[in-house]
Amino acid sequence: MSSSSTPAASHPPLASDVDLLRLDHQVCFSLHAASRAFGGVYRDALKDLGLTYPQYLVMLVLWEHGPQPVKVIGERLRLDSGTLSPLLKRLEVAGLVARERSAEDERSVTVRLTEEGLDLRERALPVPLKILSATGLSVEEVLSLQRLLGRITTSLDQAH
Amino acid sequence: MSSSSTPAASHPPLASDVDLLRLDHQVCFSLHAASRAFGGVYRDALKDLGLTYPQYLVMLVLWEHGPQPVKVIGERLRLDSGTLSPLLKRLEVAGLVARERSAEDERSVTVRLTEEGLDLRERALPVPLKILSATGLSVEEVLSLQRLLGRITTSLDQAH
DNA sequence: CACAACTAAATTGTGCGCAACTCAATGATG
DNA sequence: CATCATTGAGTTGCGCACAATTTAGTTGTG
Repeated sequence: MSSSSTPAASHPPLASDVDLLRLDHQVCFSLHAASRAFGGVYRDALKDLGLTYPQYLVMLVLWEHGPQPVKVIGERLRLDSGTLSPLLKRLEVAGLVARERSAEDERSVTVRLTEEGLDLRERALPVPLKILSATGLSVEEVLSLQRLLGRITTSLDQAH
Repeated sequence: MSSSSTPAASHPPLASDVDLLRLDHQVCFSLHAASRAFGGVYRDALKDLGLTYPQYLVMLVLWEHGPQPVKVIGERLRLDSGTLSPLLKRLEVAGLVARERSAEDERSVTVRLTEEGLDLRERALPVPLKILSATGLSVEEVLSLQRLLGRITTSLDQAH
């Protein structure tokens, strides 16, 4: 928010606005593109399991932390009920999870894995290595990428 | 499986399957989360312009390269007609672009900016700096992130 | 010339992401 | 105790991503 008291503020270009537009284009595009490229590889790797990429994320959370309310899943994945409700319904229809109202708090719905959902974990074990090798990165590079992305996400979330 | 490793531990621990599942979770999640966090900040920055994030990408391409066929836009952004056709229709309704069939090749549709679309560039100039500062990164870090993401995307696209 | 193969857009259908809203249960306040 | 604000899920609506299909125009081959 710059104070522009003058109507036709002549603003001397810094690194040239055009360059910044280009840089911006490339930053947002490269992240966008990488995210979608991951999506494509996950789609292949998860086809056998009958899972989409976000559904796989939910399953990972359930495999790792066990039964938990929708709210907690949403916090872990930063997804709201508008996304999770229909997604969980699909997982339920697929027979992988069960949902039941909590006894203490009738507003809360606890999501738990079914036998089938638990069993799916075995078949999901080869997935991470497939993805890792598809990236062409070393484990160290992946970890540093993670850290960088984490920093960015934190900053962006604060700005938002 | 590999959980019977000896605690001799003169070497760095190799990732167990469980660790790989966790790592995978974190990698895909952090990229997914970062992409969505960017989306949120762009949403704010572009609200005044009446553009969504992908629409902004299309406008950037048009601002930079001028009139071009849908196919070329798709190649630059790695988007297919299933995404671009309705998106371009919305930009057309908004009065920012015009579409016309090419004379030489009747299959091709050339997209060009309207006066209004060209003028919008001025108002878009502040956006990149807003985004850059929201990331909390230096220009150098952004550039190296871009290179890394580019490498990943290339690898992933080849695997796909 | 006729016909098959190919190409560019558009369309259809499914799922995700998110804002805005509804609804029921809970908690807080007077 | 009655009322109001808050909370957790769910629903609706819009836009994007992508696979699969359709349509129309182009190119290649006999």
